[in-house]
Parts: sequence; C-alpha cells; structure tokens
Amino acid sequence: MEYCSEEEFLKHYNPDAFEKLSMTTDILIFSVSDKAQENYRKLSEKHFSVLLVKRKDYPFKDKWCLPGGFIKMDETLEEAATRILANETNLHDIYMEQLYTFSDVNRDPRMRIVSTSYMALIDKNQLQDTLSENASWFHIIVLEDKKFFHITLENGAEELHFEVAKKVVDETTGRYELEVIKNDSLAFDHPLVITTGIERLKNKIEYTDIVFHMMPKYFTLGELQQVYEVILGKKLLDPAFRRMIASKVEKTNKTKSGGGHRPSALFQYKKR
Amino acid sequence: MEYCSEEEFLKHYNPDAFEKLSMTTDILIFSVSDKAQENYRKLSEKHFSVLLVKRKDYPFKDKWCLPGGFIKMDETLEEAATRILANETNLHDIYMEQLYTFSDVNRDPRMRIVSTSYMALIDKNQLQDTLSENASWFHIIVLEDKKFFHITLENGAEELHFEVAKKVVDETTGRYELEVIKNDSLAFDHPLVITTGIERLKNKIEYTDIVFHMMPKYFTLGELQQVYEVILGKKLLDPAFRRMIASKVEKTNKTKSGGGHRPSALFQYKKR
DNA sequence: CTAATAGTGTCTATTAGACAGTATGTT
DNA sequence: AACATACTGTCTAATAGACACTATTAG
Repeated sequence: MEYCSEEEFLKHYNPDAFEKLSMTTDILIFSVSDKAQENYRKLSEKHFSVLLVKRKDYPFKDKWCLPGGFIKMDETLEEAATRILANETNLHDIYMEQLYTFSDVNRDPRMRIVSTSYMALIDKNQLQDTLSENASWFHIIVLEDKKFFHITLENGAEELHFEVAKKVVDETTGRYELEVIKNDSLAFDHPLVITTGIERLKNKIEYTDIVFHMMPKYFTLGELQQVYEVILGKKLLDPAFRRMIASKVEKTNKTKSGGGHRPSALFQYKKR
Repeated sequence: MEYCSEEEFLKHYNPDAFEKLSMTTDILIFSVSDKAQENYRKLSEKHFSVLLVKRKDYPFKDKWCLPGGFIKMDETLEEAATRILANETNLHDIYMEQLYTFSDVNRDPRMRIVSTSYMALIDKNQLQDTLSENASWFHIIVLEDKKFFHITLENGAEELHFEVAKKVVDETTGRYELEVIKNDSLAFDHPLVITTGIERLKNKIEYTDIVFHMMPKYFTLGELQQVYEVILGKKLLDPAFRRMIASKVEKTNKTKSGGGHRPSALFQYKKR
C-alpha cells in the first residue's frame, strides 16, 4: 500500500506489524560501607557493597536479585530506573548511568524479556533505615585472575558465590565477553550484570570523579584512599595517592579526631 | 493465585501481563577513507566516515539514517545487529560493540520503540562495491566546543548538518547529557546516536587497540597517525606518536614507495 | 636540486613509584 | 611511652612535549 504523506502513513500504521517483547530495568546499586574494628585505634575497614532484594514471587522465588522491574509505556528506561531506585531506597537525586542491555533469548524463563541495567552509586550513610524490608546490602569480595572472576557476596547471614569466565572473542586484542559458569544463588543473569558493573566502576574510577558520589560531604583522605583501594582491589601508596587526588579535593578547617592517633583533616570534593 | 513450584507458575504464566513494545537496533558503522590529493607527492588525506542509508519508506521517507531494523524474537540484539550489518555491507567478522540504548517515549512516530545502538569499525578498503544501493559513506566533520557539537556529514552530493548540545546534569562534576538542538536531515534520534558514537570512539582510541579494526593488515605509521589525528581531531607530534604506538605494532620487511619521497616501512598490529 | 614524507636524537618538563622520615593525637 | 594513623620530603625512574636534525625517494 502506498501513502502520499507521513501523516497518512501514520494514521494507517499497524503497531502490531512487528513482534513485541517486554523490557525491564535492573539497578546495580553500589556503595561502600564501614565494618567496625575490634581495636578502637584501627580505622574501620571499608567494604564495597551492592544492594540485593529477595524475590517474593516466581520465577526464582526466594532467590536474591538486583532491584528491577518492567518499564511502563510512558516512561524512559532511565525514568523507570529512577522510580525503582526510589522505591527500594527512598533516595532521590542519585548518580546513575546506563550500564548495558542484556538480550539473551532465554534470560527470563517466562518469556522474551530484554533488560537494560543501570549502575547507581550512593553514600550508604545517607540512608537511614529506609530500605524496603526484603532488601539487604551484601559485601562484595572479588577474586580476579586472567580467566575468571570469583565473586562472593555476603550480608552476615548468607553467603552467595558465583563465577564468571572471560571468554576471549578476539584473539589478537584479547577482548573478551563475560560468561557465567557457576551460580547457585542469584536470579536471572544478574551475576553478569554485577560483574559488568564492577568492571565498569573499576575503569571509571581511574579517569572520572564518580567516587565522590559514594562519599559523604566531608571525608578524610585516608577514607577516600580506602574507597579507591577497595574498589581497585589493591593497596595504594600514600604520597602517590595524595598527589593524584590533590586537584580534586579541598581541605576544610574541620578535622576528625578521637581515633587514638593524630587527627585527620576533613576534605570535600572540589569541582574544577 | 498461589503456585507451589516454578514449573507450575510458568505453565500458567500470562505473557501479556505486562505491556510490550518493539525493539530495533541501529548500527553506527565507522571507517576511515582516503581523499585523493591534487599533488602526486602529498599523502592522500584521511577522512573519518559513517555509513548512512536513505529511507525508502515512511516514516522519515527519503531522509538519511543509520542502518537498522527490528529484532526478531529468536535472536539477541547483537545477532540482529550482525545480521543487519551483513545485509548492508556484505561484511562478516566485524568488530562491534554495544553503544547505548535509547528509549525516549516519542523517538519513533509510529509507536513506542526502544533502540539499542551498536558501533562497528571497519576497514573500508576491504569493501568492494558490496554496499546496498541506497547506502552511502559520509565524511564526518566535527566542530566541538564547551557546549556544543556541530557536525557535518557530506558524501559529495549532499551535505547534512546537525547540532547537539551538552546539557550539564551535574554541576559539580560537569557531567552532561546530549540533546539535539538542530537537525533537518537525519531520521529519528540518529544525530544523538552518531554523536554518542563519536565520543565513545574518541575516548576508546586512547586506552584500547580498537583503531586497528579500521586499518588494513599492513600500514605505514604515517597512515596510522593520520587515523588517530582524524578521530581525535588534532595534530600529533611524530616522536611522541611513535613512542606511544611502538609496543602495539611490529615492522614488516615490506615497504610502501612511489610517493615522490622516502619510502615508508609497512607495519602490522602486534598482539601483546 | 626540490618538495615531500620518513624516521631519529636529545633536551626538558612532568608524572609515577618507592621509601623513609616526621607529626600528633588517645590511652 | 606506645600505638596507630596523618602527612611530607626526596630520590629515582619512566613518560610526555617540543624541537631540530638526518634520510630517502620521484620527478
């Protein structure tokens, strides 16, 4: 059938001309939390953590998964992610970026569902008992080698473990895709989403200022360094770290004391 | 209704419980092409280019757009992109990466369509008249300043122009989103897709080896440098460039001569 | 010889890594 | 005093920027 104008074409358009599917969005909420120390003098150790919720319904009933949900026809993916994040944490104005769109044909047992994941970074301390009751923070422990990620998530009561392989798709450049090879405890393809997010964050912390979204307004350089260390998974040398960070922060006249050692100056993020 | 097992739940699952939409994939095919010089001695100038196709049907009939199409229910987004790329160029085994998923509610006048874009990099010289007839390469000329991208695409016969603003969403870090503010000639939100791709490529060329997907097997360092320059939009100093690239290439015993000047050694990509 | 690109040497400035030292609070 | 972290000085190694120079071809 021929049309002579766009208006005419649209008037006769059959929206069911192409097959349709449902879309969801999953949100990877990362934060850094303190773990109290036995020794009053020692700094509280930092942990990199992710927020999971326990599924109340089928499929994957009673398994842990990332907060997520179906998108509505009158909202963008980003709006859906923001809505779900607010539902789950009661937080607004949170840093969030699109991570990846996962479209494996059988990633959901119910039907064809494509899911776009978002990564959000928050300062967990801003959050005061506003979590929905089926949600819980899990510490992330990452062991990475040439070929695999071995990732353990623990929340004090439960310990979840999965393994993701780096499947090389380009022999010459060494570029790889991720493939879940072991996963007992997480729903859907969420081990993939989490691993993708960890890699992204690890990369971006090096060339952007996103860490500061996980920090309170005032922080010591020691705390900031701990956050870098826990995300990068390695120790950093003090002088090098301070040089690197110098242009991004500014000293305030506040200090933090009471730790059985020299008090530390409090800094804040400095925009350039 | 209560179920006592996942199987039972799935058996009774109504796939229309949630609203559905169609998904498409758009492919941003980048390459670098030679532009012949008047003077036989001068090197042929390189141009950064993108492949566009002219729409044959409504909507946006007769406008240029990125190659793309609807995804089928039995293929992933990546498979759809690969299929469409092969259709359009007859090329296989091409480097491709997911770029971004665009989900504006009204991005398509027909109905709600979410589109995931992919970026492919090819060596245009491998391509010999295998383009589909409504496709054409356009040179990309980018003028970027603090607040805008002014982008011109030209294929010898036509010149398309659009402008994209950097809309700052986070005052402190300077993070911005892209917003099309002028576009007469491209269909859909494709100015956004193209700009997103240009930014991504510009970033990734600095810390990955993806350029080599746009290079022939053997190339001179001068040619390689031109490609970097044309993508980064700035001149590079020879010694610095050669040092930077040194570990990524290896010299072959071939040379390229005939240009009225000292012949150049041919190099190839060296995997690490 | 000349125009044009190919390719190198080297000086300097900046940045990154490493280590050792000093400073200052609490108990 | 002892411990623990805060913070700095400095030496060295590696990297990046800049410029000037030499090399080699076709015509």
